[in-house]
Amino acid sequence: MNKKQRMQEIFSTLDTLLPQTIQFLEQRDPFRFLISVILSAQTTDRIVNVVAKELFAKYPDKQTLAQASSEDVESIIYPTGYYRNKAKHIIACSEALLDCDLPDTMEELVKLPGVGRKTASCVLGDIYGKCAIIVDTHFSRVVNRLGLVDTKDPEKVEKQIAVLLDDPKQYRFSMTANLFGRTVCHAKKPECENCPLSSLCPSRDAFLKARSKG
DNA sequence: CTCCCGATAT
DNA sequence: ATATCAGGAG
Repeated sequence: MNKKQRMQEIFSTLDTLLPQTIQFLEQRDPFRFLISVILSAQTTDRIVNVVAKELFAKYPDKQTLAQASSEDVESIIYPTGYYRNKAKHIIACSEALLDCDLPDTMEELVKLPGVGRKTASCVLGDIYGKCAIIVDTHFSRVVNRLGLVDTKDPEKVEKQIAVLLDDPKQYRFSMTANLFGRTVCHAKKPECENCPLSSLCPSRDAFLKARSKG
C-alpha cells in the first residue's frame, strides 16, 4: 500500500469513527463563533463553553461587546488564560466588525485583531464550509506518528498533506485528526492498545515497547 | 524569539 | 515541579 492509499484508509477510518459534525460550542452565529475560537487559544473546550455562555449572556452581540469595559470582559473570561490579550482582541474585533459582516477570506480574516491563520481557518471551515488544512500541535503530532509527513515545519506539513488528500476532504481531515489527537493519540501517553489506526501506524510498536518497559 | 497566563494531567 | 493546551502580537 502506498502512502496515498494509506492516507485514504486513515481518512475513512477517522471519518466514520468520529462524530458527524465537530463544531465548537454549536455556535451558528458567525460572530459568536469567532469570539469563541479566540477564547479557545491555549485552553480546553470545557472552559470555553462555560465562559462563552457567561460572556454572551451579558454581551449578546458585537454592538454590546464593542462598548464593554475591558475590565469586565477580563473578569468573565479570566479562566481561559491570556485574559488581558483576549479581552482587548475581542473588544477590538467587535468594533472592527460593527459596520460590516464577518469576512469569508483568509486575507481579510487575519487582518482582524487577535485573528491569525489558525483562528481564520476554523472560521473558514466551520462557518463557510471552505476547505482548509489546520496544522496545530495535535494535527502535526498525529500525521507525524502515522508517517504521513516527515517534518514538523507547519508549512511543509500542510503541503505534504495537501498532496495526499483531495481538496474537499482536507478540512474534514483537519477536524478528525485534531479530535483524534486530543482523545486517543495523546502527546505523552497515546492509547495504542485500543487505537483503530494501529494497523496503519508505523509508531505503534515503539510506543507499546516503551510502555511494557514501564 | 519572547511574552502573554490559567487549568489540567502526570 | 513540569509539560501541555484548536495562538497571536510585538
